[in-house]
Amino acid sequence: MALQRSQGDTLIKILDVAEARIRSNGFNDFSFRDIAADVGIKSASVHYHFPTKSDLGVRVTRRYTARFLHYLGDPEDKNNAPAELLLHYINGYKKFLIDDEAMCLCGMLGAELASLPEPVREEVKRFNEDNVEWLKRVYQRLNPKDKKKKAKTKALHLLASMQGAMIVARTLNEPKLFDRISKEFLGGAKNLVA
Amino acid sequence: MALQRSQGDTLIKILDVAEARIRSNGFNDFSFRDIAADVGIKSASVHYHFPTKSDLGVRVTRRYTARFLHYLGDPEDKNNAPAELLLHYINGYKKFLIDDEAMCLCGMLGAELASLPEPVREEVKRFNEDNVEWLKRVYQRLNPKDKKKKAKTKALHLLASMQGAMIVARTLNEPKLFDRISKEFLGGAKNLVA
DNA sequence: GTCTATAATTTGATAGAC
DNA sequence: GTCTATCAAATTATAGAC
Repeated sequence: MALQRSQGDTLIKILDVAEARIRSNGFNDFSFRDIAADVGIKSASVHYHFPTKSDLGVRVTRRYTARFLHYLGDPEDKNNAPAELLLHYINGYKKFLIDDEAMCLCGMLGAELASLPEPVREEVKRFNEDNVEWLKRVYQRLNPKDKKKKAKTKALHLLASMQGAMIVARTLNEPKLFDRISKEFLGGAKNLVA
Repeated sequence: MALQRSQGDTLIKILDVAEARIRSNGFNDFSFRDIAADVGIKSASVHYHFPTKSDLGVRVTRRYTARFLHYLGDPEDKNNAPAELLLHYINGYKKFLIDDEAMCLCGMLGAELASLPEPVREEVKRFNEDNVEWLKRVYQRLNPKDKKKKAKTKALHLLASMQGAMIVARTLNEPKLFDRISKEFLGGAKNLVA
């Protein structure tokens, strides 16, 4: 009763390999034939599941955002101190880079933004907005005296530092630099103190 | 004596439009025909000046790096306080984003790194190394008591913050966020104090 | 759902005339 | 140096058989 592939299996495999390809080489460097070869089917079958490349990009990005938000959890969870949640956030990116040996999908797509289909652009923007909102809430718990704008500014800075750190670490071919940069962020900034 | 085009003119125009296209849409989203159309020639003429796309990418990146290093100037110049030089550095990226309405060439190429021709990858790495070296010297002047590794870590963090801030600001479609993030970097970090 | 076959376009690159 | 002409390969996408 489980020796044959379940129905949604191919679709998920396509999402998996598309995500992997975008995260390593970007949106403009893979074709439906590449995806098909990775999955072990033909490109026409990929089009059956995702009519256009834009559709595929949208679905990959949505799934990625949902997964990351699920990983992050509730920013107001009383069982987790805000300082711990910031470490938790940074650790999410670290997992992206070290465990997956790939970039953050939405950092990659953010760089390519101008060349993306409009529907994909919207999803990338959404990821960033959701990240800023989550971090803003954590910073508001961490520094209740701060104004909302200050909390959002800190959120933007952390998000930017993560995206930039991944690019710089990979360009210099030293993944460990990501750790060094993120620790400098935590130590150098007054986030965890003031 | 100047009514007709000088000899190197076309080559420079090609570099200009290639740089603009890479900085807005990346390396994998333009063709030699695009470049030719921008300059007002045919694609075969572009190949005369740059045999391959890799050659063009290398030359664009080298010119960009040289220009940025020239803009930065001497990190040990006694006429400029180190704190001023950090502002000068940040202002360079601000010019990229606001004046040119484009990304940093090497931030863009850094994201695309895995899909680039190897010779272009090397030039992008070089840009990052040169930036880190320049910033490291400035930080050593700013905090002479710091160890070299600490100065390099701060350099990496500033470089990463700039690259990330450009991506985030553009993705959220608010160029002014770049300013907000860079000011948070300066204020939040103890760079200019300790 | 997956396949073969193919259309229509674009790509990086070259040969050779002017 | 720039052009026309062209190539071989790759691209997104569709039609229709199984």
